[in-house]
Amino acid sequence: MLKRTVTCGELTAEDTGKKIVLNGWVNKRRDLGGLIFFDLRDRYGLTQVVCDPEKGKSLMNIAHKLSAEDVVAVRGYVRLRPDDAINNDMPTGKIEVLAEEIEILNPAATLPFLVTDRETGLEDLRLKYRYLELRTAEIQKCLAIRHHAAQSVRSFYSKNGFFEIETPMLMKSTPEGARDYLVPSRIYKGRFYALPQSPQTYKQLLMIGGFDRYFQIVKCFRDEDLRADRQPEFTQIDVEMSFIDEDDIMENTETMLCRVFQDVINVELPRPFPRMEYSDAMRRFGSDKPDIRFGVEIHTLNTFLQNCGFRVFQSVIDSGGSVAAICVPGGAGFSRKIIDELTEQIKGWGAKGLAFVKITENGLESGVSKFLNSVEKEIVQTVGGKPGDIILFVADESRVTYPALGRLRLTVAKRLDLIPKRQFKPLWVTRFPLLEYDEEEKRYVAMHHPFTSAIPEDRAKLKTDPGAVIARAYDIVINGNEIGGGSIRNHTPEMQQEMFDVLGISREEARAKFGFLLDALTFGAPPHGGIALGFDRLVMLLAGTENIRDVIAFPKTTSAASLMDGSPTPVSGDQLKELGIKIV
RNA sequence: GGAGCCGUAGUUCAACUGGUUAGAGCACCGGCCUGUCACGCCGGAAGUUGCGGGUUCGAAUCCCGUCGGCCCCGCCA
Repeated sequence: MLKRTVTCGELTAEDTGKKIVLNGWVNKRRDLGGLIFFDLRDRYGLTQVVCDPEKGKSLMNIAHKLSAEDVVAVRGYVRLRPDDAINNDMPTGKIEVLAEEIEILNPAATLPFLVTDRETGLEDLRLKYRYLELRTAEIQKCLAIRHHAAQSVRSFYSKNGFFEIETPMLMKSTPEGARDYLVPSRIYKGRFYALPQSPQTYKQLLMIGGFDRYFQIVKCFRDEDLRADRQPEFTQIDVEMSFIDEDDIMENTETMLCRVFQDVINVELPRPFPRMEYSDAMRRFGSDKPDIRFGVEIHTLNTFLQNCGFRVFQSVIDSGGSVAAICVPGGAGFSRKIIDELTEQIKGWGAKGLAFVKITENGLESGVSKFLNSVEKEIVQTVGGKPGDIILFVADESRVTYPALGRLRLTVAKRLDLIPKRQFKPLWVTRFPLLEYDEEEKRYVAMHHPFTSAIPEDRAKLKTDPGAVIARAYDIVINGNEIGGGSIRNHTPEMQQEMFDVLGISREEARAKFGFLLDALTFGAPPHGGIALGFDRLVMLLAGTENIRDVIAFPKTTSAASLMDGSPTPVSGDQLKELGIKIV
């Protein structure tokens, strides 16, 4: 074959006259009867090739046959385009290659969708022919960003003394947390490995093993239901350090993220990242991952509405709940229909209803405004309202009111386009509760994971008031996306045992499931902690996409299937027999 | 586990209230065209209306079931 001497993205006017060979895919052919133009594409760009009848009949016969996505080699020379044919939309638009020989390396069948226009195929079709979608400019860009991000992360940690150490993919299944993907053992019939939900225990063991700065870009697996930003297998930037505290991890992670944003998209993140305690995040934003690119904060109004005479508010306050509100700039224009839609949505989030008042030049306006007469000024002032705004109230138990308003805040902000684009606002959320009560299981479960330590002053409360214990945990949030989270771990067997106790894990079970870790903690485990960042989500932010499948070369559907190869598939009876497995 | 939206030519969509031979753009095939770059013009081929059942004189359309995709809730330490 004719092997390329240059790529399709690099020729410029300075190369005029050079004899070259290009390899690539036919992006688009334009047959003018005499002259035939086509654009040749590879990962590096697009170059126009022109075929002139003066170069011979056989050349024109081949050029005539070309169609989209044929793989070809073109030998020819570079020449300037005529002035009136320069294409300023193309980086190579000043030149073209006059073909002298075209070799069709492999013709393409009729395509299920156009590689030049991703929208010509619905997503299931694009996933079936993923290798074609990989040729699209969008996916090429996303995977380039992913590559650069990975390299930036690696070089940052490596330069800072971190070792990249691989941990097993076949590990022990553990209780707590997500459902495991299981792998049957042939040698030990009836026993199973699990694929890691994260390398959590291994990285702690690496600390105990003396590798005091570790990182890894690593696949993790969780068998849970999926979302637009969740895949069954995903990638984490996993980090652990010894002899450190929260500030060290946060400082180090900030530096890393700044480096990556700088390297990959040339964006400077504002340092230091602001920090917010979990309780404030919930009260002000109704979320543990607030999007702080815009305001519309939640305001608690109990004190003003205690005696307002509106029964709905009154009874909620009397029973210990919260009445809170957001003030939506420009929301006074909301029609009855929009407000009804918002009400429906908020009911779906567990709230009983939505009250509203519009702020006009003449005061408050709506069905409930008459109850607010005496406190009108205070309320408007508290929520920061001005004429043209709408105040949306939710009254319910606090655990309903704030999250509902938090979601409402995001919904109306999207609707009114209040969220600044191409802006990055990182935020640390700190002082999470260590535990939350699981109503179904009737026990406390770890909010982060069972290896997270309590702040020292709360340690005694583990036995008396577990729900009030604050964890040494922190999440990094960017633009309302949880990008990562971590904690300072329990590094003594006593601390870890206390945690297992409060989780209701018996001594026997703790020994059976985590005996190796408890043992390891007895042999001089250093104080340690770390963080894990969702690499796919980070790349989504860098690439500006809402869909995790855009940043993964071979993603699965929201039902965890691969449409390209059809996995998961049944396996043969022989395979099952060898594993000692029977399908029920 | 639950809710919503979607499934018609290779593909993206259309087809009124259930009614003639299921249409159009792009792609594909053929013809014409020497400066195109969304090339243009003329012509052609292309359909198990996801699948199964039901209602009806008649179903892409209505009903039931099922499969698949997307999105959301639960879930995801």
